Amino acid sequence: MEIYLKTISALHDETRLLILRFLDEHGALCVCDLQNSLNMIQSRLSRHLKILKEGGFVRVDRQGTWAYYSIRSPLDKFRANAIEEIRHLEINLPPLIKTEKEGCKR
Amino acid sequence: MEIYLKTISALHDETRLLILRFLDEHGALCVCDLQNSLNMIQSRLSRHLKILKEGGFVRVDRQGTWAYYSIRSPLDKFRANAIEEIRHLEINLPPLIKTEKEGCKR
DNA sequence: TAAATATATCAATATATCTTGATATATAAT
DNA sequence: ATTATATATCAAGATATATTGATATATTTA
Repeated sequence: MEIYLKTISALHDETRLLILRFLDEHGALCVCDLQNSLNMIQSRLSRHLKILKEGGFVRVDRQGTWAYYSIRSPLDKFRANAIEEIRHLEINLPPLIKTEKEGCKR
Repeated sequence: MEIYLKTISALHDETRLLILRFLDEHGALCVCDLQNSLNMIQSRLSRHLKILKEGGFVRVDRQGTWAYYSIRSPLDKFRANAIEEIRHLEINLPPLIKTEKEGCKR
């Protein structure tokens, strides 16, 4: 039950739906790329990414200083179905701003 | 998007999960049966049933004074999947107390 | 029409969640 | 070691949602 509610909670916020769709569209991205692309302050992103992770939707790969977030794969039926559903929503995806590393400068 | 969030909101509350499972188990029930079985005051039930209805999970059939709520059928893939998921949760279902009509007395 | 019962909504309070700015931790480069 | 950058967490205020008791509306029966 607790896991279920965490999964649902993760889907219960427009900010997180945007992040999910963005990762769904662009694959693995580090927090600073999400920051620049989605125009969110870092603490806000970090919080939502944690909730998405605990909800079982995303994974993190640390590479040195950077944390690369991406949608987990394979996903169970319920979560995969949720991602599929989100794809059909009208979510305005801003362009990806991918900073060259070694100078991400937040 | 708005409909999607309403759907998710509906699933984001333990009281509503209990109501959904109970209807899933017993079929159509009037509010007063739910009241007696689930031991909830009427205004609380009414509120949650409205949210479940707006979330696309249940339908109402009015028969005179009584409003019979049941799970909608057919459900789309996403909602059907959600119901299926809820079935696997550990939810303690109290026994059904079905009052004889013509004397429901609340 | 009046009385009784079923259901819906409102207002107040309590609880949870989101956002932001500040601070903490970790890694890399000099 | 020191400095700079990336990410995580904390605390405070703002916003949303849940619960309850009171009230409103609707239907049935006498």
